[in-house]
Amino acid sequence: MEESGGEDSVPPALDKSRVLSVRPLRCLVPIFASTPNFPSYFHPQAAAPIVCNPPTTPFPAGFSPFYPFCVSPNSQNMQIPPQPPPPFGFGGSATIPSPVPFNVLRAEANGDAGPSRRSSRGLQPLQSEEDGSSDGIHVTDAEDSTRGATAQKRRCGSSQDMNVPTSDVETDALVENILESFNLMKFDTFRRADGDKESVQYILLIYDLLRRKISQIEDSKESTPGVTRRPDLRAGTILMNKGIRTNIRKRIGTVPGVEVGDIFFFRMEMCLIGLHAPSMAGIDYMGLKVSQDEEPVAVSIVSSGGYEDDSEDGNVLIYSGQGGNAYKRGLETTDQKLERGNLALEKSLHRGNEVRVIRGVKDIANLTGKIYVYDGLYKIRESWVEKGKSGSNVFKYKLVRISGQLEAFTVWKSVQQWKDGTAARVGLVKSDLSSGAENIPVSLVNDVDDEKRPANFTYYPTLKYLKPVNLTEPSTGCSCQGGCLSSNSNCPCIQRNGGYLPYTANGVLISQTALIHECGSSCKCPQNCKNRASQGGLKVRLEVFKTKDKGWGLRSWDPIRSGAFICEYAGEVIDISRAEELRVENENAYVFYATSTNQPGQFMPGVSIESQKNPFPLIISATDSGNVARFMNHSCSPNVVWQPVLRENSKECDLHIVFYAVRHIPPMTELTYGYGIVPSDKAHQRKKKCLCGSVKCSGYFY
DNA sequence: TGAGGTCAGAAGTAT
DNA sequence: ACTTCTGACCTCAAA
Repeated sequence: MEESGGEDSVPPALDKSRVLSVRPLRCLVPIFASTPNFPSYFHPQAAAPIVCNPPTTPFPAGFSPFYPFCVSPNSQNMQIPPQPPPPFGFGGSATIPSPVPFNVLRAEANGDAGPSRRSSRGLQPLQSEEDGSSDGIHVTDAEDSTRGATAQKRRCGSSQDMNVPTSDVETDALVENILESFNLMKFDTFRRADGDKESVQYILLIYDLLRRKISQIEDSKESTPGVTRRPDLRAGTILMNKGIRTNIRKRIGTVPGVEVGDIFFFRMEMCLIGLHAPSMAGIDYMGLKVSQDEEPVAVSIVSSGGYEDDSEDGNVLIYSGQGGNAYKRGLETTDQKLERGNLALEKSLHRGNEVRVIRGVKDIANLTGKIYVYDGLYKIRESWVEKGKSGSNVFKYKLVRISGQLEAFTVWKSVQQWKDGTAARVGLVKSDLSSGAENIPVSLVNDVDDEKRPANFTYYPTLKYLKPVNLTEPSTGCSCQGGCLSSNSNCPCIQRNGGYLPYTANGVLISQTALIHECGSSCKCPQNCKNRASQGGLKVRLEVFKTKDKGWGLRSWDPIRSGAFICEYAGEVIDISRAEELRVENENAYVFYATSTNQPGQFMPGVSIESQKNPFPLIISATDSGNVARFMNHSCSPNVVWQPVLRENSKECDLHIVFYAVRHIPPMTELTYGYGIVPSDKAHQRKKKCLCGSVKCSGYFY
């Protein structure tokens, strides 16, 4: 096309551009009312008492456990406690405040704002962003968000209009719990608009938790035909309204706390952490001041397959402009106009500014789902107009990735090639370490040195009880023919989990608890029952690999979403004396102590960081036989946690130690968990230097 | 089983 | 008020 933008000529297309209204695209400055103290959350020593949740709590046991404890919600002007509680915890029954219906908040938000309402919105732009202090989450008062108020009003109103049951008491209590836990941490100072890794992870954590919980509640209700449930949007809106977000100020280039390669499962996640602000649109842009004028420049784009985008190789992207009904199949298309995002991209081409690129990939694990991969910074090299398939004009932009960044999307491409056999995995020692014991092969890879394999052991995919373990109480399974459903309150398995299914519809753990009750051999439900998420073997393609300095480690070829099942800890169940023997024989014996749930640095809400007696303590030796789990290294900032899971079995104890992801884990990222404290007098002698490299590293582990 | 259609909906921009 | 396109759900044909 003649219109192609050359490097030294302004393309004629630009002439079409209208005079821009030059106003800052973002002039609203949020008020920083309060702020959570998340760092405490990550400190293993930030101990908080833990209480199991008896059935008499004000909340159903399935979702009360999110809330800290010990501090009355009324003690707003509390002082910083010596050891501040983590934002979430396995709720203490006696200390959980009564839930305040969310409606109350809505009423407040409708205008009768209390003294905390700020009228200075829009004033002092940028100032508070720069002179704030350290961390980066915004917590604005609900009253501050007038837009939020209208959104809530609208939601409230519309649900009444549509005659959808408004008894959202559960959801309200849920939100209230989270809110309260934020209020509890109002003792921190102001923040600026820039996030950091912790705040980003923290927000994503809360988002996913809230989303899963809303999903859990929705699942437990009778489904209303025709009503599309969007827990992703619900959770997103709530956090937006509460100001639980970061990196609000738009920026060109890197976003603090977000790394190249990070993955997301919902567009809302990227909104909340400031990676890509529009909840749906593919092009994010901002006004940039140039001398007197201001012009729009693109800051980030999402390439998700809605348009006829094309990727020549992993480092080049041909991106289509927006508009023109190109994405609405069946609808009449029109020529795209050089306005909004398209204009911003055009300007960015000429300014030469960096544009963040987020690539949407199909999620193989969740048929309908999509995964968004942050692929780092690109520059726009050229643009042109071409006729789309429908015959209308479409803008095209060629983006080239800036070199020197961490690999991201290309990793996905490589994995795909290893899988379909078009490329060989470099350093492959053995194609299936499990020799067929797992339903998915487990690769053994060493591209670091010439060590051929780990010390000898027998691959065994599950737990071996050398002697039978008695059940404390006899139990009976369910008889849910088509699989257990949250809406079936008669199902004994659901009841044992506090009235809710512990997993979402796509098999994601909702939150940690002292014990998950899965269906088992004494249940009549089928193998694909939702309450058997940890059964049926591996779901992701794992690889045991030689690390640079920590011996062998474990990672996954596939992306793993937060809460997803990874594997169980296999081996022989032994007693403490045998464990001691083993460790005397070999300091590096593979012994797993599932005796307390102390997992330093773990931060999946629902369980206290405090050491807690496991209701069914187990010690497992994977020295002679075990599975992939034995290769998982320790980290003080782990991406995996373990969780006891009891499968219904009327004859014998069928307890398993199961690993779940605590956050979204991109492909080829090492999987780690917190090893915890070993119950032994000699433990301190066996302290090992920790090499996890985390900022939160305590320096050693056992 | 999977591809394609349907549609209410959110944040941000523009008017 | 408009723009943008998501993500859950629904439908129907193909395997």
